[in-house]
Amino acid sequence: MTELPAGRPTVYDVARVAGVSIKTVSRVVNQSAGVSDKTRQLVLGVVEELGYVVNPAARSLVTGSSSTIGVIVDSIADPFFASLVSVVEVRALAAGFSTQVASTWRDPQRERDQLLRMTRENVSGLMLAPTMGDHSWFAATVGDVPAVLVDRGWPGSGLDMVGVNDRAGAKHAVEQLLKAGHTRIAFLGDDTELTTTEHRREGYLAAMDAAGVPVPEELDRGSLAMTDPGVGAVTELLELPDPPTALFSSNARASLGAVRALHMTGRTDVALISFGDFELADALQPGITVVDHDPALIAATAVERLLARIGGAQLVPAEILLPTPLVKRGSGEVPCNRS
Amino acid sequence: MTELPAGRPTVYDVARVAGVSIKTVSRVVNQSAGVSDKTRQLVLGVVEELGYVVNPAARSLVTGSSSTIGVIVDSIADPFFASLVSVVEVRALAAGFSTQVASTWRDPQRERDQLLRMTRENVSGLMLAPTMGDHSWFAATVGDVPAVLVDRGWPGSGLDMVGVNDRAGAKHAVEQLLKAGHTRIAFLGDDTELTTTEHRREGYLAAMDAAGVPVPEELDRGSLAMTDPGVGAVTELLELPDPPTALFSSNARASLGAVRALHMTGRTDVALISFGDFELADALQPGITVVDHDPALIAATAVERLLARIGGAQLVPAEILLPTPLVKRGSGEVPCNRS
DNA sequence: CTGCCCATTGACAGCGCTGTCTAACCCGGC
DNA sequence: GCCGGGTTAGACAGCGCTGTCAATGGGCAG
Repeated sequence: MTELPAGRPTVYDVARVAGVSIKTVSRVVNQSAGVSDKTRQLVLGVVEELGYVVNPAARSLVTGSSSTIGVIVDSIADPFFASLVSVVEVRALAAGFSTQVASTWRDPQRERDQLLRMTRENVSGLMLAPTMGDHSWFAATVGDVPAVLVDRGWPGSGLDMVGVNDRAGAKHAVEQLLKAGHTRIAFLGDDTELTTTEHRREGYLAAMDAAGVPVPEELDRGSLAMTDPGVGAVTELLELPDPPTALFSSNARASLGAVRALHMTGRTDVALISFGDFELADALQPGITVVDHDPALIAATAVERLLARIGGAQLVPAEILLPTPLVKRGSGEVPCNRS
Repeated sequence: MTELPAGRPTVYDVARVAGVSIKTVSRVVNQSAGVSDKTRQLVLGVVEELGYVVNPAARSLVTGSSSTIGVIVDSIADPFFASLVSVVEVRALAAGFSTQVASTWRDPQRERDQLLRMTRENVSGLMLAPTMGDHSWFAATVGDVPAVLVDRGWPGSGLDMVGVNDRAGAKHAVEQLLKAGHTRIAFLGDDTELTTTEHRREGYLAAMDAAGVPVPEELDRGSLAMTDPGVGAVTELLELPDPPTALFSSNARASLGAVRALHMTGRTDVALISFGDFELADALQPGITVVDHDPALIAATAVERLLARIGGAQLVPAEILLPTPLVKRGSGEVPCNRS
């Protein structure tokens, strides 16, 4: 019986037992050329016998790279990002990369800390949903690690950005509401700082403007308090002397609030279109019409791009905007209930 | 001007510029004792100036530990686990640990692979929602890395397990349905292999038995196909010659399917209680009564336990079962519509 | 003034691995 | 039989850091 080493076996243990040099073990484990079949089989046998696994820390120390992809998003608890991360994880694993996830909670300081942490862990690539803070430090912190932005970017980032055409998607949705006869259409935002919210608001305003419909200030709820996920704002809107007959919600979180407010007061006569799908949107009566903002598609596109860059592909930084089909389920087609 | 090194600065660079030894730099960076205030300030200044950050790979190589907590769950895309992971991440970060997340998709092979990967990355601790496969390999793979199981365990694991009292929670829910006058109460399961599902089924059967109500086979839908998240099963149930007047769904995924099936067919006269809360459960008409299976509470409890173990606390492995209050929202109190 | 002790600092090895460079080996052709 | 060329294997350094242990120096008791 071969004597087993005390702790976890190392290349030295394998080499000793197999009667070869550590370099040969390294070659076999890394599948590099220059090893005869006979030696390879011998070494693989010993590797199996001892249960040897490489120490990624040691490898990373030498190579300066860790076969890890870092993903930094607003919050893993957000269903949109949870879904995105999940797709990235599966694809990355298949490509031989493990995934590190971190949340920023939209805090620029946290974003920077997480990015710094990942950078010093020698991640092979980064996927980031950036905060709205200043990013002038980005290049210095991240260096030349391949990076892809998701959902949004910042001016002059010089990076790939995979997202959707917020403006067009929003415009299309509002046009649908106008087509159903609505003119008093309220806008529900999120954080006004978020460029995505801002672009969707632009789409809203553009559609209204093109239809010649004025937008009274009280219907433009650009920002919602983080503590109030929409319920309060919608309740307020409905209590106006001249309330809106339709709502365009710029994000799923606000939509959930809107649905709560509408359903709890039985006001299903108010039209609603949500930018971003959510669970049960199809089961409500009426079903909620949504602009489909699919995290899986964004993730799949972004991760391919990132893997290509990690693989050394020379790509011109691009802004990749995916389509956002309007999924009509009823709530966006509710006709205007006012003369 | 101090000349900056080419690549990322190392302890050598800092030591050279500060005119001290690398060991002193190491001491300052690690806040270990035995450095005078003057030296400390000097070194910290240089650290700042050069933008030095430790190389975790090198540190991990020496210390054999990586200040990382590994979290392995069914799927990060599952809202329950997404929420759980999110809480762990925040708490771990505050304690100086970064978090690695991985999904098993309930595949024992994947579970083992992920565990092996994390083990060789020298994680400081592990949190695992185990698959239902054999775990005889566990001790050999994981060694003495502190580990805490969440949501479920396996017999003789000898590990901490943080979950809920599935049997009692389910029994309580079914008693509520019985109290509302229902006798034809269907059970919606998930995977029959899952011990959580099985325990909840036991609670269901126990409540029925205690009330002297027989459970016809056709109402006991222990397992649902992964591809059918409940809609099909519930539709079938409602088309029975003698359909159930109430449903007890053992998990949120099945509940979503049940809600879809009920709302799309307008059958809100059927009572429903869900084991596990979900988004919009409160906004539906009627609101969905749930057994509150709170991921945040489980996560918080489990991570504290794990951090204590990592900190060297000597604890007797325990099964910690958290309470599952019944949140009455209406759907569980719908009276029986049959004579 | 001398010696001793403690506080502070440094020299050095080595964690496990891979890159570079050299050595050994086997083959066929002259 | 000897040499050249290609293939396979090994020796060795060093990635950046921390643990061990030794050295240095300043203050205070004797």
